Amino acid sequence: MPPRVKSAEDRDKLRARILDAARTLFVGRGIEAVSMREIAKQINYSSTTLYHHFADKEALLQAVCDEDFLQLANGMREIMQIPDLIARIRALGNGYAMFALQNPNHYRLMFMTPRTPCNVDITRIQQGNVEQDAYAQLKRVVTDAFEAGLFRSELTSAELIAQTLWASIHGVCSLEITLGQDAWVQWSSIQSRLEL
Amino acid sequence: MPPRVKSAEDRDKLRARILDAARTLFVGRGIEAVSMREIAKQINYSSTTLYHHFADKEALLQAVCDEDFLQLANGMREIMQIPDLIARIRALGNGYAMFALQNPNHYRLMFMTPRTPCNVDITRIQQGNVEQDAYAQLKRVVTDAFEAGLFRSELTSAELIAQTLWASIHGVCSLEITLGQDAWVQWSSIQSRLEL
DNA sequence: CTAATTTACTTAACACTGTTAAATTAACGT
DNA sequence: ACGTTAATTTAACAGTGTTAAGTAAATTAG
Repeated sequence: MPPRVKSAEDRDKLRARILDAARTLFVGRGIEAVSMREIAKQINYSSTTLYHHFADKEALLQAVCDEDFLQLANGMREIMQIPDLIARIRALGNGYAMFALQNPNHYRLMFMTPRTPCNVDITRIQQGNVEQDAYAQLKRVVTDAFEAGLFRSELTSAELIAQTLWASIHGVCSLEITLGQDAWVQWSSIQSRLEL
Repeated sequence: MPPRVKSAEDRDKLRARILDAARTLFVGRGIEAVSMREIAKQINYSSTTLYHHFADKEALLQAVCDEDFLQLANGMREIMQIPDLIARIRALGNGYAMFALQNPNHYRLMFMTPRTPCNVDITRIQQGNVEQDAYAQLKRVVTDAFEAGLFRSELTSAELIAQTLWASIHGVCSLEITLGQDAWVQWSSIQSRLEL
């Protein structure tokens, strides 16, 4: 009855299958509405097997998010090719918003769900640049633009500018995600006009 | 063994006790970590009793949130007394942020937790101005200021300005709530410098 | 080539969850 | 006193995350 696997990197293959099934279900129906048993059933394994690859549901979720952070960072890296500084910043914001609004459930997992106490290092095995990568890139461009004197003179800290930019776009996206359908409609391209 | 109650508005008193217990627990430990049985135990009733006052856990949560929306709106209403238009707007933003950061779990329930499919009318019995009240007030001031020509000329819609303002502050607050402890520290009074 | 160990997995179970059906028990109108 | 109604409870269902204990195959050891 039990389908035997084995071999060195077959483990990783199974691990990846679990991750994929988990992501699909999480994103499709929200993290709390998906059970471990359900994830397991989807790949024809017993729920206990999941626990041989991930400590618990939270760890599984964290692993899923890590992959997504990486994907977001990769998208940003492409945009970083754009030569003009402020065009690059705009494109970053736009790309970020696209990612958020096209994968709202991913986004919710990544930026709107408070993890266990504080989310850092403990469970996330990736190095210090996983989620920062996306942010670090923004910070780099903003710093460049700041040193080139492209911002209004009363803005005095590049870090603060970057954080404010991020917060603004995050505000638009997350509000759209939580309160999307209401007595509202506009704002699609509003981010373009946020600052500057 | 079972403590009998009866009388006309004793019901409402019990209902309020349930709501209070629920809010305290929800805010203290997050909505998913609190069980109906636990809420019931805290006021010495059986869990089943809760279901005679609220359809289900979601409805209870919704009722709790409704009260909070009202409280937020009340705070805003006081601020609306300030005579100077842009001072009033700034104060609104500040008050809103204070509310968010001092009651982060309340705020999460209110503005960062997606309700059942779409959140409107179905469960929320309050009239059309409960949550809007706070927003409607912001919109009113912004419209006044807009008509007084106090905004930069390229901004063409009061509604859009109001939404952008809200989104900006929400962005700062919600990011702070989800990613508060990290490689970050500044920004306390940054909202003051957001727009204008 | 059998015997022991390790590995991959499963079944069974624990303590819990939201929720509902079926009592129980008291007060009220007759 | 009697039945009705309302408030509350106990018991149960189906499901959850998680763990302990088992099972069977592959690998290693003798």
